[in-house]
Amino acid sequence: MPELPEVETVRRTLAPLWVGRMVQTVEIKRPDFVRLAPPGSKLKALGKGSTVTEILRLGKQMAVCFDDGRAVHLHLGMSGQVFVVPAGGSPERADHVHIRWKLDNGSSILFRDPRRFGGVWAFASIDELHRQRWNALGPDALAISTADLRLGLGRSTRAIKACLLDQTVLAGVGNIYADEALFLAGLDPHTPAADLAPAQTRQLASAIRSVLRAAVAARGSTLRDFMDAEMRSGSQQSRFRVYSRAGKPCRRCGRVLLGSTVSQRTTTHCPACQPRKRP
DNA sequence: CCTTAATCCTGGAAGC
DNA sequence: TGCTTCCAGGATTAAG
Repeated sequence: MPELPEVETVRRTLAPLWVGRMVQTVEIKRPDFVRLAPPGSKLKALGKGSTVTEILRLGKQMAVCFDDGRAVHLHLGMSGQVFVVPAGGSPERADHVHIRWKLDNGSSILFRDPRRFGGVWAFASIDELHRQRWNALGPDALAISTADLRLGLGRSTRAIKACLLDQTVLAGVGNIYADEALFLAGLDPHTPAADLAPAQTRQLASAIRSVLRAAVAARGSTLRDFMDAEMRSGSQQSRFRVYSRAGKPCRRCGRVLLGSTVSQRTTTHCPACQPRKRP
């Protein structure tokens, strides 16, 4: 479920609870949830005996960095949750917990993911993490510049929404915030990217930044199961202007919002506020 | 290049 | 109540 604002919310709530703490033990309940580490070395690769120095984020991806140089890449997929269980406490949900890090203060970090589209990748260094994963991603969407967006779109004829969902174009936008940003920019999601006028690309970059900033400020959106590292929900879902509102009136003009499909993803837009470009 | 469909999974909601 | 079907915040792969 998580897009950039939700992952950033997890990062911000997780960092104060994990950074500076030493991992005493790692419990791997589902070995196939961990990739790129020789089976015997997995516990050490996942941080056993090491102290967390920082937690990074690029787009929807997180990385936990350790004082021995290792980096563990976390991807939440559709249903992933990473949260803390305080010393002496017990998790609200213990099913589908695939990994548990026990820290030197008695607390635990749990990675829970019912659908298992997420996962954990262990790397020997941050360089290796970049080479194998993060270098393939576009610039972070939270600060996307007009120039970088224009570069990412190139002369592509794909629907603009398909481009926004493409993590190699820019990293962090998913189905919710793609619809929201296109509404704010006044663009039909089906518009071929190459048809955008320079001013429209500028408006779109600005819309992406402001939609994501607002969602981060609201601590993300909880549709069903998103929770931050302290098991609190986000609140941005109550402010959606188009996402999941097909058939309902536009909050700006009152027209009925249209549902469609782009890149096999449910899409909603306002035919009046987001007109198809004149041929 | 582009698009579509299928795939990996579980579980909640809607329909009958 | 119970059973079936569809749908979901993501991302990759193969096929056309």
